[in-house]
Amino acid sequence: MQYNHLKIEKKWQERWEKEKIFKTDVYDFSKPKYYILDMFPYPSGAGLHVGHPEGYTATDILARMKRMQGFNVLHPMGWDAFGLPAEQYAIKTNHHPGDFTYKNIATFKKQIQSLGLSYDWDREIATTDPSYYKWTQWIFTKLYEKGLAYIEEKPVNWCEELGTVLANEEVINGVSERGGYPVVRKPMKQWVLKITDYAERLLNDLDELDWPAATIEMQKNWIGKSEGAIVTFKVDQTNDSFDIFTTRVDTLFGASYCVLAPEHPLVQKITTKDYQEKVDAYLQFCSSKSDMERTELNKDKTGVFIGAYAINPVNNKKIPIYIGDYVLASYGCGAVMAVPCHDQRDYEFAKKYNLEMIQVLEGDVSTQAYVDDGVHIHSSFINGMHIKEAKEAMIQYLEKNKLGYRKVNYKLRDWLFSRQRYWGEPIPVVHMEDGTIHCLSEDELPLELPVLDAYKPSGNGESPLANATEWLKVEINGKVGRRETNTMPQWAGSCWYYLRYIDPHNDKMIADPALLKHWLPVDLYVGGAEHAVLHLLYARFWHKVLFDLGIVDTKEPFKKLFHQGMILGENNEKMSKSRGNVINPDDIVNEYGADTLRMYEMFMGPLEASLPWSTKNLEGSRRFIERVYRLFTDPEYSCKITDENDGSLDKIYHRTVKKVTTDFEHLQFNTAIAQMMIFINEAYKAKTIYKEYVLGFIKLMYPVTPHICEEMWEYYGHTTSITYAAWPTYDEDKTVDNLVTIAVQVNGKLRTTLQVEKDTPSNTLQNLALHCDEIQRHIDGKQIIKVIAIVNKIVNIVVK
RNA sequence: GCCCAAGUGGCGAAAUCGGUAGACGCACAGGACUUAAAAUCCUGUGGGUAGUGAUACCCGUGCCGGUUCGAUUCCGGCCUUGGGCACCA
Repeated sequence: MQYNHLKIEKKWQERWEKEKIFKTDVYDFSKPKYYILDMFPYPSGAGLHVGHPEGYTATDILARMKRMQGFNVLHPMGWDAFGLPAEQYAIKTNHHPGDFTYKNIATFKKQIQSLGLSYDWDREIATTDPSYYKWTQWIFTKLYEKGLAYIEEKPVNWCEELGTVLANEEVINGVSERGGYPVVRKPMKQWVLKITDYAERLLNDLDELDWPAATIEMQKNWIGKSEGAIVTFKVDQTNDSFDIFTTRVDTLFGASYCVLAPEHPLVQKITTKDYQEKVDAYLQFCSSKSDMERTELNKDKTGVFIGAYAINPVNNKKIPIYIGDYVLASYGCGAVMAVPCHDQRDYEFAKKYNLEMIQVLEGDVSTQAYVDDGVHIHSSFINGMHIKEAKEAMIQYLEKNKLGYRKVNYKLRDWLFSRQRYWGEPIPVVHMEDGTIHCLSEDELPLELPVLDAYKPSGNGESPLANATEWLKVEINGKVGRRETNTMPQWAGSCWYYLRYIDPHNDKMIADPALLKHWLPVDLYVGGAEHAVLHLLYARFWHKVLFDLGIVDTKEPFKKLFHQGMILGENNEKMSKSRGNVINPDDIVNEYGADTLRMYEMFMGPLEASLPWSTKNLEGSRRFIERVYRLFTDPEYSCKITDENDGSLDKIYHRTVKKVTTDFEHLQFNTAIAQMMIFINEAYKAKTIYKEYVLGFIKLMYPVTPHICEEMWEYYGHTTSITYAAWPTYDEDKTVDNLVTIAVQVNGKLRTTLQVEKDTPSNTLQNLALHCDEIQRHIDGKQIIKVIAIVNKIVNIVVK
C-alpha cells in the first residue's frame, strides 16, 4: 500500500473545505468554549517560512484535540497586513500598496492551507480592510474621548536629504540606513497614547496570567516601577525651586550636589553670567552627540557647573548645581540629588570633578559607593536606622514639613502613536481652522485611505497623505478643517484582532457583546517571543481600556501564553538568504507531505527551544508515518488486527493514551510523539493487535498528522470525518504494572536490580536485597551501617 | 554593567516535589529478506579497563565546592552560550 502524501493531503483538504468541517458556530453555548489563537502573520513578499508552521501546528494540535474532547473551538487566522514593505513597493512602482498586500495574502493563505491547519476561514480578517480598520479607528476615538490620546511636540528622526521622517530602526549611527544621509532630531507634533495611566494595572494583573516567567519579567522591567520620593530643592538667592526624584531618600543628608538634565527648563534661567559660556558650550556638545555616542560613551560621565546653588531642605546646606547628560530629561523629574558615597554614578562623577562626598551609612566607600543596607550616620533624626526604616522616617518628615512626598515612578513612557506613513490606518481626526480638534463619530467611519497619484513622502515631514489635497480639506458644520495626515503604527491593528475574530462580519458593532462575554479571554495564545513586550503590552493596554468602557468583561485578553522557539538552519545559525540555509516549507510539503513536516517540527524538541533543522530527522518522521500506515493498512501486517483483545497491548495502549493526552495539554509534543513511537514498536512485535486500540491510536495521532489519519479512519469503514470522533480515554489501573523493578545500590552505586511485586513493603525489600548474590559479594566482610529501602523505588545499603 | 534562561552521547533530545542518567529519533554497525541494491523487518550502539566470552569493575549530565544514604535535579562560587534592558536616580 503506497503512501501517496500528495493525493491524500489534497483529498482531505478539499473535503474539509467543501464540508466546512472547521466552521465554528459561535452562538452554540451548549458546549464549553476553547479559544485558541495564533499571532497572525505579516504577509511578507518572501512567503511562509518554516518557522511559521511550528507555532501553527502546535495550536492546531490543541484545537483538534479540544474538538474531539467536546469543546466548541474557535481557531481563526488573519493578516497583520499594514507595513513598510508594501509602502516601499508602492513608492518604487507607483502602484497602490494594497495590490502588493493582497497578492501576498493570497500566497500566504495558499501556503498555510497546504499545511492542513483547521482554521475557520470564514472568520479571516485583514487589518488593512476598511471594514476592519473602521473599528481600529473607532477604538482610537474612544481613547480620545477618554483623554487617553493627546498631541505632544516630540522629537522625531528627520532626514533633510530624503525629506522624510525615519523610524528609529531606520537610523544607524546617526545617518539614514538608506543612502547614509545625516539624520537630526526635529520636534514635531505627534499623537501619544497615555499608557502610563495603566502602568499599575498592567503590572499588577500580570500575576493572574499563565505566561512564561521570562515574558512576565520582561514586562515588569519594561514598566519599571520604582518607589521613592520627590524632594523639592530651592535655588539659592532666587525664588526658583526644582523637584528631584530619588529611591534613596534616606541618604538625603549625604547629598553634596544636584544634577539637572541639559534639557531641564530651569537651566537657562538660573545659570549665572560667569558660567553662561561654559554652559552653552556644554549644551552644544550634548546636542551634537548622536544617540549612538550617548549610549556608547555612557561609562564616561560629563557635566558642568552652572554657577547656581541649591539648598538641601533637610539641613539647609548649600550645594552646587551641575548639568550633565547622564541625567535624562524624560525620567523622573529630569533632575537628581547626588549622594556620591551611596550611588555609584554619583561616586564616579564626584571623583572626576572633585566634589564633596558625605558618608551617611556605615560601610567602606574608599574605592566605590556603598549601596547595601547599613546603619545611618551623620543623619540627625535617622541615625542608627536601617534603610527601610530610615526611608519611612524621612518621607514622614518631608511630608509633615511640606518639603517633599512619597512618589512611585515608572520607566514606561506614553506610547508614540503617529507614523508619517501612507500604509496605515488614518487617524480619524480633523484639525479645525479655529484650532479645535474634531474627532470623527462612528457614522463617519471608516475614514478610508485615499488613492494617491504618488506614494512618495510629502517632503515636509508629513506623511504622503499630505499630498491628497482633495481628501485633506473637510467642512464640518460650516467650518473648514484639515484632516490629520499621520497614520497609526502597525501595532494598532494587532491590538484587538482577537476580538474581531469572535464576530468578524458585524457592521453595527465591534462585536456582539454576548459573544464577547462568552468567548473571552483567549484560552491559549501562541507566538514568537519577539513580541514579549510591545505587542503584548499594547494589546493588554487596549483591552483594559475596553474593559473600562464595558465592552469586554475580562481584565486580561490572553489567559495562557506560549512562545515557540526559532528554527535554525542545519548549520545551527539563524536561517537567512545571505547564509544560504533557508528551508522553504513548500518544498517540504511537496516532497515529504504536510503531515511529515508537522510531525517533524513537533518532534524536533521542546516547542519553546530554538533548534536546528535536520532533513535527516525529517525523514525519520516520514518513516514513522509510513510505519504506522503500513502496520494498520498493509495486509502483511494488518492481518494481525483482530476484534478480540489478547491483552498484550493493554498496558502500553493505556499508558500511551494517558501520556499523549497530558503531554498535548502541556504542549510537550516531542515526548507525546516519542510515546506514540513506543506504542507502534510494541505493536509490531505483538502477535495480535486489538482493533479498538488501532482506532484509538489513529485518534491520538490525528491532531499531529490529520490527513493520513483521516485516510486510515476511512479505511476502517468510517464515512464521516474523524474530527468530531470522541477523544480516547484510558483506564488508570491498566497503566500500572504489577511488577516493579527496584534498583539496589551499595554506597550509592547501582549493583543490581530486583523484580518485585508492586508495593512490596520496605523491610521485605531490605531482606531481598541483603540476601541476593550480587549484593553479598559487595557487602561481604563489611559492616552495614544503614539500609535505606524506598517502596517501589530503591534500596541503598551503606557499608564501611 | 544589570536582569532572565540554558549547558546531558557522534547529533536532536529524555528523565528534575533528589531515587537504575541517556527514553524516542537521527547517524553508524551487524543480521534477515533479495541474484543484487534500495526499501522493509530484527538486533546492537556513552567512554574506558580486563576477559575468547557471558560478564565484571572504573569514569561520566559545563567547572569547583557543599548538603545527603543517594545530586542532571537542591545550595554557594565560577566559566560559556543565548535572550532582554541599557546612565531609570
